[in-house]
Amino acid sequence: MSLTIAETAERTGLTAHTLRYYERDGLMLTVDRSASGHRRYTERDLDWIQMVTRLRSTGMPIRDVRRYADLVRQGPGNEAQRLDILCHHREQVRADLEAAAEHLRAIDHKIGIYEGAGELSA
Amino acid sequence: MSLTIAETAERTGLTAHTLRYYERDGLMLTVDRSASGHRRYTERDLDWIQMVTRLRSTGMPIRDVRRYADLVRQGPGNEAQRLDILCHHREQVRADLEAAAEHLRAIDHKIGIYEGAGELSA
DNA sequence: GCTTGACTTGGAGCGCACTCCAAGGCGTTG
DNA sequence: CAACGCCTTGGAGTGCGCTCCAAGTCAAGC
Repeated sequence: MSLTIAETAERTGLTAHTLRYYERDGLMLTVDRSASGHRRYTERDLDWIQMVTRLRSTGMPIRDVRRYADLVRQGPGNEAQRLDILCHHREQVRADLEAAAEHLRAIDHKIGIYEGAGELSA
Repeated sequence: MSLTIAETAERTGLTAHTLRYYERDGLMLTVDRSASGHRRYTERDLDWIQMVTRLRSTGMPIRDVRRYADLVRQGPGNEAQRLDILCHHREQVRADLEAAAEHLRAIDHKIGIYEGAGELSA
C-alpha cells in the first residue's frame, strides 16, 4: 500500500504544498519515490505525519520537530534524547493548557457580565 | 494615577513597541497623553490590556480583537454584538482546549512507550 | 499518439504579529 | 545649562509557517 501526495494530503488534512515543505525542511522520515520520482507515502509515513501534526498543533516550533525527526531518522540509540524533547514539550503543553483554561474562565466571567446586563435591561 | 509606557510594559509583560503597535492598529481604547505628548496609561487601560492579552493568548487574531475594541470604543448599545464575538471565541477556545488535551494524551502515550522501552533495556 | 492532469523542482511571495530604526523632542539630575 | 535617557513618529525589517509559481516530466484515457 502506498499513497500519492494528493491522497496523503486528503487523509492528513495537510496540503500537498505543506507535505513537500515539511520534507524539504527535514520534518519527515525518508519518503519513498516511484520509478518516475513521485512521492509514495506508506502507513508509517501517515503515522509519522500524525505525530508531527500533534506536535505542531500543540505549539512545537518547526525547528524542534526537526530536531526530533533528526533523532528518529538516526535510528536506535538516542531514545533518551527523544524522551527529553517529548517530556519538555509535555510540560510546555500542560502549562499552556492551564493558562488557556484560566483565560477561558476570565472570558466566561466577562460573558456573564454582558448576559447579566442584558437580563437587567430587559 | 497614570503610568508611562515603560511602566505599563513592565506591568503587562508586553513591550513598549507592542503597546504602540496595538494602539496604531486600533486594539486600544483611547490612551491619554501628557502635555508633552507622552502616553499615560490608567487603571482602565491596564484592565483593557489584560483583556486583550487574554483574547490574544487564546488565539484570537488581531483583526478580531480590533472588531471588539471598535465596539467597546463606540460605547453602549452594541452589547449584543460584543457578546456574540466573545461567545464565538469561547467555543473556539473550548474546542482548541479539547483538541490540545487529546494531543497531550497521545504524547503521553508516546512517552510511555519510550519509558517502557528504557525499563526493559535496563 | 495526443491531451489532460497530477506530479516534480528551486525559488519567490505572503500574512501575521511583532520588532526595530532614524530623527527628533522633552525633562529630570548634577 | 548640559547631558542623559525616555519619549515621539512613520516606516522599514524580521521570523515563522506556509503558499504559490514557472517550467518541465510523466502516466493514463480517448
